[in-house]
Amino acid sequence: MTKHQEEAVLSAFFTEIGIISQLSFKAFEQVLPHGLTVSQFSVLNNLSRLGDGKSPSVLANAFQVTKGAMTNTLAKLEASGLVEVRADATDRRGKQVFLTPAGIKARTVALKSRARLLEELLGPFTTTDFANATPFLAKLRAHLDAARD
Amino acid sequence: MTKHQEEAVLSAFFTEIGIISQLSFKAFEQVLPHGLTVSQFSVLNNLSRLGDGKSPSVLANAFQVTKGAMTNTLAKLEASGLVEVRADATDRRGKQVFLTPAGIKARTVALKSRARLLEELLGPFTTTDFANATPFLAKLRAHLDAARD
DNA sequence: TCCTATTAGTTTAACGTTAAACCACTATAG
DNA sequence: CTATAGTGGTTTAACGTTAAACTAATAGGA
Repeated sequence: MTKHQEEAVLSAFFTEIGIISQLSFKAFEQVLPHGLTVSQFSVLNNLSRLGDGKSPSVLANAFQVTKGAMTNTLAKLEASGLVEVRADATDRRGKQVFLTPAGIKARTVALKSRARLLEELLGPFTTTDFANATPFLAKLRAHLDAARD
Repeated sequence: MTKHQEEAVLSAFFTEIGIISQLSFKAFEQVLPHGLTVSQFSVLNNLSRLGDGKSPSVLANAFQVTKGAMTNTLAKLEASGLVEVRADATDRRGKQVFLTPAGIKARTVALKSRARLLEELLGPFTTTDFANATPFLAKLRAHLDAARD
């Protein structure tokens, strides 16, 4: 295989990745209830799965987003009553983010929408197809993550 | 496999896709010369590979971007002299976009940067790994594209 | 041929993001 | 103890994008 062909293979791979990412992201966004953003849902989901009480900067780190961006999405979540932001008692610079009952409910509803969407996206494929594809992607993701300066 | 497990498989797959897309996009952007944007490079590349003289709306369609966005990126490309936008002689509403020599050169340079980057992203994997992963992704992309309302 | 619908492209406001400056507070070294 | 460096969070301007309104020009049917 020539250098040029190898390059074409890699290029095609990343092109497909980019398009799939964009299409599935948009599809998810359209299905999300209450004008919830994907970022907002991600925060709700993280707090629910991994426990709330986290600080904004920890969340910003987890999602590889700037602190300013996190300030923004937390403000939106707080404005819609899905999250409560309290001052950190032990460090007066810090804050802690907690889920409200409404936030928990919104996440549950969003999760159902996502399940329906995923079923739809499944299309002519089987779960096994996706399961087979994932390990390589996970390894690649880990490599890219590590190679990031 | 339970419904819940199936959902987790799909969810994991799309999560990896999203992260890989984001990381590789950013890596590419950082490597692009002359403050070129990925969108701008994509236009240059398209015009070079598939022929120039296309209209803005054809380009907007090709990249699944609004006409307004294309107006913007073409304006940038024109301002940096990489592209020439001429009135369409046969349809006074339309325009046609042509590569300038500088545009061709910028694309060539960007292509070299991309080649270096791809080599770096290859990491511990082989070209075959990517070649094996691509067909499923291509089929999935086609499905998502078709299922898009 | 004219009227209406459609198409090409631009413009505007809004959005979510980044990068960088900034403030308040905490940690650390001397 | 104090000075300095570092950290948590907000704010601002800029960017690229979308959606929608708008202008100009063409196409198609009565």
